[in-house]
Amino acid sequence: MRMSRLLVRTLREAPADAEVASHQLLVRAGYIRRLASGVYTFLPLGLRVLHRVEQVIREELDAVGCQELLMPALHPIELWEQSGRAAMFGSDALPAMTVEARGGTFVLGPTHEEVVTVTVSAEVESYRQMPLTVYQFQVKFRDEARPRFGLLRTRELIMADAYSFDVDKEAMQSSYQTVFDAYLRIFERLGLHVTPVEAESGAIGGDVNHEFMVPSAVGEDHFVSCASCGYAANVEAATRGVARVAAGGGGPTSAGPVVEHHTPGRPGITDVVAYFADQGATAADFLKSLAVFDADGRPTLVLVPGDREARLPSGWRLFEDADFDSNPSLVKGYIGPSGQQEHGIRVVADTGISRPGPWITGANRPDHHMTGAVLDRDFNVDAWGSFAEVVSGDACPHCGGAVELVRSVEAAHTFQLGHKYSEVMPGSTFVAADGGEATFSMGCYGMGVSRLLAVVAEEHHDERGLAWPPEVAPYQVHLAALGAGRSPEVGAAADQLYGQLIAAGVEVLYDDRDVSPGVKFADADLLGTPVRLVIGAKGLARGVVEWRSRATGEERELPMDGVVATLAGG
RNA sequence: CGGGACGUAGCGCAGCUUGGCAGCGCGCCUGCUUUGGGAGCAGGAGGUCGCGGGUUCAAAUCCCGCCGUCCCGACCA
Repeated sequence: MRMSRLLVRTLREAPADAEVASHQLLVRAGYIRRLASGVYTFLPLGLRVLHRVEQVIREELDAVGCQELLMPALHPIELWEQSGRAAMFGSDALPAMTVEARGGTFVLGPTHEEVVTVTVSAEVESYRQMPLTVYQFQVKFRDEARPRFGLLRTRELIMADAYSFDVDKEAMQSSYQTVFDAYLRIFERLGLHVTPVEAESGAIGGDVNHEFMVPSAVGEDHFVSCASCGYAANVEAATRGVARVAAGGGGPTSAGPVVEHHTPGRPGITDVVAYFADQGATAADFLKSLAVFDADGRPTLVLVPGDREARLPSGWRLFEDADFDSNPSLVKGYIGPSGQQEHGIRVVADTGISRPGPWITGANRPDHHMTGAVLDRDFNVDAWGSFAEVVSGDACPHCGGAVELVRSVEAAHTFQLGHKYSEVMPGSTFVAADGGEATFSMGCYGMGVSRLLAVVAEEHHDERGLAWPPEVAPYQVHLAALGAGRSPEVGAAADQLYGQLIAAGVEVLYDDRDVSPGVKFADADLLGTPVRLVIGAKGLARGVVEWRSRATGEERELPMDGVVATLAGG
């Protein structure tokens, strides 16, 4: 491609709305342009990178027997009503957009489990046709509450999504592992350091699932990582290695009686800690009590150590003001666990509070707290679990080593769905080996392709611009002719070399513009093509071309007649 | 959806406090000179000052409403 003809405009300054490096550089280098908040056009250079990323994914999925197809972006809303997920629209769990059209109401597809389930079940009738894994590259729509960071969080995104269909759970797990391994190879080829972590399944559902995390300073997620045993989990799903103290064991036996204290106007933990500070109390001596509804909608009290943030399981939600009115035993701001079971409130607790105490906690009376509360004497716990947020330095739940918190971007998410969709979508059955009817065991696998552009750019750039790994670069070679306007020899040599490289199958971007050398160098650095070739009058007189690596800065001179062989071979 | 900031030429910004010719840098066009790390000189084009209303002789500037954009939070591939 001749740069004089390429639809690209480089910017010396980034737009004010670009915050992170990948966003600034992709815009400055002319790869993308914003159309609306969270909605971007891919200009020719950006589209080439997108296609390169897709090709890597395509090759690795095809290599393990997956088949590409393309499903509609527009879904009849009836499909979503059948799966029950239409009820999640408008909620935070599954922000979706709908379109009223002549044919009825359609959903701008946020994900494709419903469509793929009815599509495949219409074609597959026998266990003999499985295992089967299909995938597509398709635009997904999310009614994103807050688009940000350029391509990292958008309202319209390009995703590679795969779906496996198997005869039973064991076969599904095998298919899952196959795609999982292919994903690892994809990230390897993209030059990304990825860590698969245990995760929450969210709106997609299912049992086992993993997120593929790329550590990054601009990440919006954190995962917990144990260096000694390899345990890795999203903080949303991570647990702490805190053993429950056996009943009656450890702790003070000299605990005194429970004493109530008048603590007006101190509903928050920090306020109360300050009140009791003169008695030597710290936040760790408090029970933090949260009134919630569990996933089944039962009123529940969650207890965590006062120095910890609570982390609720998915599907649980905090009380709102009206909920306190209907549960008078829980006094907002002064909640305590004592006697709650008598009022039909279930009490669950983080293992971090399993020592007897004494504890300081709310007295279930307005403006009152109590000291000296002892576990199993003054309050009871119905179930133990991990309800506190994990922080760096906590014990690993598997080996007890210290875990570390890593900031990261979620690049992909894989799920073992089992029967979640096949048992609710009509007709999703096949004839099993025994002649009976059976339900598909499914898996689904999503990778944000447009997001990956940003992730790769985040990991591969410097202060001068982008530096693409060869696997995803829009062009392999950036050929710059210096001073061709005043030296016909340079122009002719560059034209000839350009033609030879194309003939040899090398993807080359040829800067044939009549601009100063400084501009050409600066643009070459900004665009980030892996190899830069420079032809100038000085080198040409000696029969050499300058070769330079964008990533390493390494430079050498190549004899003019050996350039094509060197680049085509490498 | 809560909190904050911003909106003036393609991009970056000044002007607003104290109402009075719409500006600067980069980019773009023409010509000449220049040419190894974002050249120089000369000339030129380009604006619904986000939108609507109000105050005023007069509004980019003051007031009200709306829209948009970004940041923090909540939520998510």
